[in-house]
Amino acid sequence: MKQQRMTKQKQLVQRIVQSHHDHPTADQIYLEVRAIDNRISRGTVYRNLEQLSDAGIVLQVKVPGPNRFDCRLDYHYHVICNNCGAVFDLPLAYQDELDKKVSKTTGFQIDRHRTIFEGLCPTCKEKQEQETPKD
Amino acid sequence: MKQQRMTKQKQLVQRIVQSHHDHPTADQIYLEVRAIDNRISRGTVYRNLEQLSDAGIVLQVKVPGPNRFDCRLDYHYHVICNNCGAVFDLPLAYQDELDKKVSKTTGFQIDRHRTIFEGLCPTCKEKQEQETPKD
DNA sequence: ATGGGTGCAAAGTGTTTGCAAGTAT
DNA sequence: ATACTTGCAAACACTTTGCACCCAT
Repeated sequence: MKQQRMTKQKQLVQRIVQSHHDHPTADQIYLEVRAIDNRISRGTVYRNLEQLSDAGIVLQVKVPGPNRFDCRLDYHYHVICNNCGAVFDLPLAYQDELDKKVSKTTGFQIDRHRTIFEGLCPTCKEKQEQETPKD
Repeated sequence: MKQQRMTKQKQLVQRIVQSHHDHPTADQIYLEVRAIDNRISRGTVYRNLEQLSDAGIVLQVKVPGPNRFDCRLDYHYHVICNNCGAVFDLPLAYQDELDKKVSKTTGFQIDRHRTIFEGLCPTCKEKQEQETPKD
């Protein structure tokens, strides 16, 4: 792997990602970074996010729509609201044994698995119930 | 929901999707459909795939990269090869009880979850071992 | 000084959409 | 006849990339 240098852009991107406990998209990070230094480009933010995730400093959460970034490093599961797009961490243990099982039954080398729950968050659920009270 | 009509384009798209037991992307389906009737447009294929999945006739598999389509209707899990992109079904039971658990602990209304295993398929694993024999 | 990093804009990938003409109902 | 569908091309959302200059090492 290529030797990496620390730049103020990279520092800033890292600081912003790590300040989040939700799961921002690259573009949200870009906007926040941009609010601090308005000369940083989208390309730089994408490149730095990629480096950070290659380096294992942040993880990517692959959900429908744009990818999101997460500063939690342990494998864990997520839930996404189909209505507002909010993503939350779940307090469920990562099921290590599934990786072994799949590896054994398929012959794949399994690195990990990702589990995404889909549904409606409490807020959107309530809103929807109000719109169609007894339907 | 809007009243739907059966057209020969829709029929053809459905036939092609259902002839697959792998997990073709929209574009692969487009190419096959196109081989049979070269006047069908990409837009039509995308629109029909969307209709079919709204109607519950096919399911979408959301993996990194382009979405894929699957004519199996029961919820099940997938494994994707990080190298060649191949996607396979897994013989693992869908964990219903997880949906209930997450619903209870988060207040979300959970519709389902998706689990994708990531790794290297036997073929790519072998190829990689040959390239770096003792490294 | 060297070569990785940056800003910019252009290009790339995958998907959606507006429109006028076509067609299933 | 009505209104859903089509083909086409343009637009869209997200991401990657080529290039000349910049700056951390």
